[in-house]
Amino acid sequence: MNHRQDVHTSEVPVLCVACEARHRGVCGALDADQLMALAKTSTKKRLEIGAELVGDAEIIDGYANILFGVVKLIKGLPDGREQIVGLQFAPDFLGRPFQTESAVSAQAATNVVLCSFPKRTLEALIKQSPQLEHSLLKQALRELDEARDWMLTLGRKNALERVASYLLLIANYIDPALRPQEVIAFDLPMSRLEIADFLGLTIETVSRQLTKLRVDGVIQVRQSRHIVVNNPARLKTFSGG
Amino acid sequence: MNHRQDVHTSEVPVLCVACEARHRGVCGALDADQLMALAKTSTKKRLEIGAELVGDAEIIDGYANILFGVVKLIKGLPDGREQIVGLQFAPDFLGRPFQTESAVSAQAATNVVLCSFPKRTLEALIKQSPQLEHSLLKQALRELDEARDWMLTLGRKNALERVASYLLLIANYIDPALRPQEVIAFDLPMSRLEIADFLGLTIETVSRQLTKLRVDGVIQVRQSRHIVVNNPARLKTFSGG
DNA sequence: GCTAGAAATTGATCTCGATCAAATCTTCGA
DNA sequence: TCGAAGATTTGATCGAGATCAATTTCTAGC
Repeated sequence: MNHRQDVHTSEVPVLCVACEARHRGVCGALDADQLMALAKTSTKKRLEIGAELVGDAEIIDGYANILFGVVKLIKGLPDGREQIVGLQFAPDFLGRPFQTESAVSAQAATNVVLCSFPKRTLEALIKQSPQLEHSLLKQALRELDEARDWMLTLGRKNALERVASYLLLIANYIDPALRPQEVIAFDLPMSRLEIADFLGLTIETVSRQLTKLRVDGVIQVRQSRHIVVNNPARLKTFSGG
Repeated sequence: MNHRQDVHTSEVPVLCVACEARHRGVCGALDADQLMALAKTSTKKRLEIGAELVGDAEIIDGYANILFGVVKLIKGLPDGREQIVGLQFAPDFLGRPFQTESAVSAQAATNVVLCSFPKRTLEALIKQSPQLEHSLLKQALRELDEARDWMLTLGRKNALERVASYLLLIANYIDPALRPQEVIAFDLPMSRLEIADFLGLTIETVSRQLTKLRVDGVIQVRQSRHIVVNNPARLKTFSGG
């Protein structure tokens, strides 16, 4: 596996799941195209790294690029209630630069391949490369837009609209160029519990809304996880805008 | 009024409410201390600029620093439902660098003093100053943390917890060094409708929860807007964490 | 394929917050 | 100070989604 030597720095060696070895520094940096190519050629594409990807401590002390899979960002209340506050897909950058009081933990939603590197590596790289800081700013602003879109969903949409919004979100991730009248089929990257935690609902309510959409002929559901959206434009009319 | 000449650039003149004149380029840049000093000495501190501060078009084409007051960021659905997705206080930077599809509009929640400047000015400044991009990244990450905190509130907290969380948010803005046992009094910067739109509730529910907190002796309410928190630590027990 | 355990669906009921309605309080101009 | 309009509170009722419970479906290991 080929690495960009120019961005490697001498730091603590970290397990890089992309190249199947411990190595020093950044592997692939933030070049989206190259990361996707890495993911496509990786023999570890289906690597199982378990449900717990990184905990609070690690996400503060280290960073990673997601090469393959879906990572969920979670916030919880002391009594156990949980809310998924973000989904990150390849080739997103994972981690929170600079200090923060806000505790967010990250978990793999699917099998995930990632390239990890220590905190100081990134911070050293930022100093030599304004371009890197610009990339981080652009991703942060995109995530901020996404978070605010989802705040509207959580604060003002009803259960059916939330589930429809979720299906559209995933469909648009699977096919960013999705057209309104095009049929699209995909496997949901999350369980009903995860979907409920993302939508601020219970699993029963999520299930009932999916049934409603299925009975109305907007979607087909096979084996729980497999979804066919017959008409994205029609689904959008259920999403509340 | 004194301006930092070094950051001025020759651009379209824009009305700057801080210095009460149209001028070219940036007034005060992003230096937080200087902006606060400006706000404190401004003769226009109580300037009434009406409810509508900047609309979608303007927020995409221009930027501003908030010198005084509270600005709310709003997202709406086609049928009129609204959600406040962020509050910005002095000396926050207002505006969304680079393009975005996400439509957020900004409105003044209180009287506001701000210093505005055109889009190209900022983008030109970024090119000459990595420090500026770093400031923007830090603010974007802070706003992202705040947005995710609020997603947990919107998705998983009940009405009483939401109202308690809101009061704590405002109290901590009024006094960032607030201690758990310290009595704090302040005027709410928002109407009941605005609070409801921030919390994903109705005005009636907000009112009932405030009454509940008042009857329980956690807060005092005078003339609707004036709040006394008798014991922030006790209020926190109502906020769900 | 068979089976056990987990995940998802479906049903019955309850509850919190929305909705509709009316009564107060507050503000502000005349 | 008075009065009107708007803001807020309070009351009564309703309904969407939560909760509790029982099946059914799916998955993985044998």
